[in-house]
Amino acid sequence: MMQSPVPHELPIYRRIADRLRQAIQAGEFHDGDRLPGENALMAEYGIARATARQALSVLINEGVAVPRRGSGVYVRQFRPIRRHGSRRLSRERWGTGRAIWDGDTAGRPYTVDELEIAREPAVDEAARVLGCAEVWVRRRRYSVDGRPVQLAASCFPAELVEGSPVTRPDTGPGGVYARLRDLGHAPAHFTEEVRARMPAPEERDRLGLSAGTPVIVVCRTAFAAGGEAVELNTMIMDAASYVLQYDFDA
Amino acid sequence: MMQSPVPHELPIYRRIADRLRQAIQAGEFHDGDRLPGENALMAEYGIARATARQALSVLINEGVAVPRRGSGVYVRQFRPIRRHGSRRLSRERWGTGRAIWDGDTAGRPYTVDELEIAREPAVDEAARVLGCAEVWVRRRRYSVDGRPVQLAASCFPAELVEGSPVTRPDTGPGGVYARLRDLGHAPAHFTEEVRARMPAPEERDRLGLSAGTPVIVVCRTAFAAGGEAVELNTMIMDAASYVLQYDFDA
DNA sequence: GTGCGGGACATCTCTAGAGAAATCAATGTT
DNA sequence: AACATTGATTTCTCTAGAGATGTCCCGCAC
Repeated sequence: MMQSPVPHELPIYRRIADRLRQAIQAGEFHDGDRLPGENALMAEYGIARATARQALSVLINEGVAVPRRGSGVYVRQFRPIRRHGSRRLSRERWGTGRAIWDGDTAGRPYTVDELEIAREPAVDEAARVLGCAEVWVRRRRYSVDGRPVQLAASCFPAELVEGSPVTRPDTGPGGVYARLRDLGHAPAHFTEEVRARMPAPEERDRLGLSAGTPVIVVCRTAFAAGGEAVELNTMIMDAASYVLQYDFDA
Repeated sequence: MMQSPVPHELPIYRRIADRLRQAIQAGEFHDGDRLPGENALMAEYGIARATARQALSVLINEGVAVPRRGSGVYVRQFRPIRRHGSRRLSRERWGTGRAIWDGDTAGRPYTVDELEIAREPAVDEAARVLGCAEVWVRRRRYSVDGRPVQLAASCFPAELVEGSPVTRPDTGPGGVYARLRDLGHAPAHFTEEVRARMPAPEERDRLGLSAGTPVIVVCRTAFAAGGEAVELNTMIMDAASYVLQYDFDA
C-alpha cells in the first residue's frame, strides 16, 4: 500500500484557522481588532463549540491572536524594532497565555520571587554599559502556576542607588523604576540581543530547572536617560514561553 | 466586589500537567519514555477524554512531550550544546507539532519550495567562514499547511560544487549533503548564533509574511570537515514555531 | 457624577461519546 | 526471507451540551 503523496483534507479547525490568518495578513483585521468569536464561528461554519475553540487556539498559540475571557479574541500584530532613538518599552499592551511579560496570562498572574539583591563588583558588560566599578544586582524569578519561566538580573550603578530604597530586599515590583524616575532617570534607551543556549548550572538552580531544559537568553536591555545608563537587564527565559512582544511608540 | 488575592484552584488539566512535569523533572521519566496516555489519565483521575487531552497538550505545547498518533506521548529532553569539537546534528530524533525541523509534524509534512540557486560573490560572513570569493547560494522556503515557516539560505564554496549536481535547481532535499559526502566533506563542525529581529522587506517577501510579523533568525551554522568549511547556512524562522531542538552525540 | 447592581455576552472548564487515522506487533502468505 | 493482512492500541477530530468565570455596559441610586 502506497502512502498517498497528497495528505488528506485538512481538518476543519485548521482550515478555519488558515482562513482567519489569511484574512489578518490581507489586512481585513488590524492590531486590536476583535476576531469572530466561538459563537460566530459555530454559526458561520455549523460546527461545535470545541471545534471553533480549536481553530482559535491555533492562532492563539502562534501569537497572532490573544484571548480575553469575557471580552473576545483580538488580533495582535507587531511593529518593527528600531535600533536608535528614544522610545518606550511597553510590556502590557495585550496579555497572552504564553507571553510571560504580562502580569496576567490568561487569568493566571505570575509571581515574582525575589531571590537576592546584593552589591557586587561590575563585570564584563555591566561595567562597560554602566561605566562603573560596582553595581547593585537584583535577581528575580518569575513563575506562572508555580512553574519558573524567567530569571531576571538587573544591574544598577552603585553610586546611583546607594542608600536608596532600591537596595532594600523588600522593594516591590516597579518600585525600582519609580525610584529611578524620582531620581530623574526615565527608561529611554535600549539595546537588545538574543542568544539561544543551555542554562549554566548556577542559573539552572536559580530557575529550578532540570538539567537539559532549553532556555533562551534575552539579554542586554540597557535603560538610560540623557546618555547616562542606569540599568542593565539580563533575562533568561525558557524556550517554550518565549514569544516576541515588543511594542514601541514614538 | 473584591478580586480574590489567591487565584481560584487550578483547573484539573493544569494540575495533571503540573504533576506530570514534576515527575519528568524528578527523573521518573527520561528522554524517549512514554507518558501515561489519554486512557490511562481518564482511568487514573476519572476525567473525560477531552480533559486528559488538554493536560497532555500543555506539555506538548511546552515542548516537554511529543505526541505520536497511534503510538503514545513521549518525553523529550535536551542535551547541552557544546561549543567545540566534532559532532553530528540530528534533526529528526523526535517529531513535534511545533518543531519545523522535522519532515513529519504531527502527520503534516512540510513542503520545500526551491526558490533559487545561483552563483554569487561571497559577502560578509560567507567570505570569512568559507574563505572564498564566490559561492553558490541555494534559497529554500519551508511551509507547513501552506503557511511559510522557515527560509533557509545555504552557501557553498563555488570551487567545491562547481559542475556538480549541487548547482542544479532540481537537486532534492538531502541531495546536496549526499553529494558533499561523496566529495569527502561530512558535516562535522558548527557554530551557532540566534538573534531576534523583524524580517527585512526582501526576506519578508520571500517568506510571504505580512509586515510586522515577528521572526527569529537562527543563523550561521557552518559545516566543515578536516578544518575546511563547506557550507554556511542561514535560517529565518517565525517566532511562534521556534523551539530549540538540537541533539548531538559524540 | 460617582458608584453599584444587574444583565448580556464571551471565554473557560469539563462531561460523554463516536468514528477516523496512524502505529505496532503478530500472524499468515508467497 | 520478504511481504501482505489483520487486529489491538492510541491519538486525532468532532459533536452536543452545561455550568463557571470574567468583561463590558447600561441604568439606577445616592
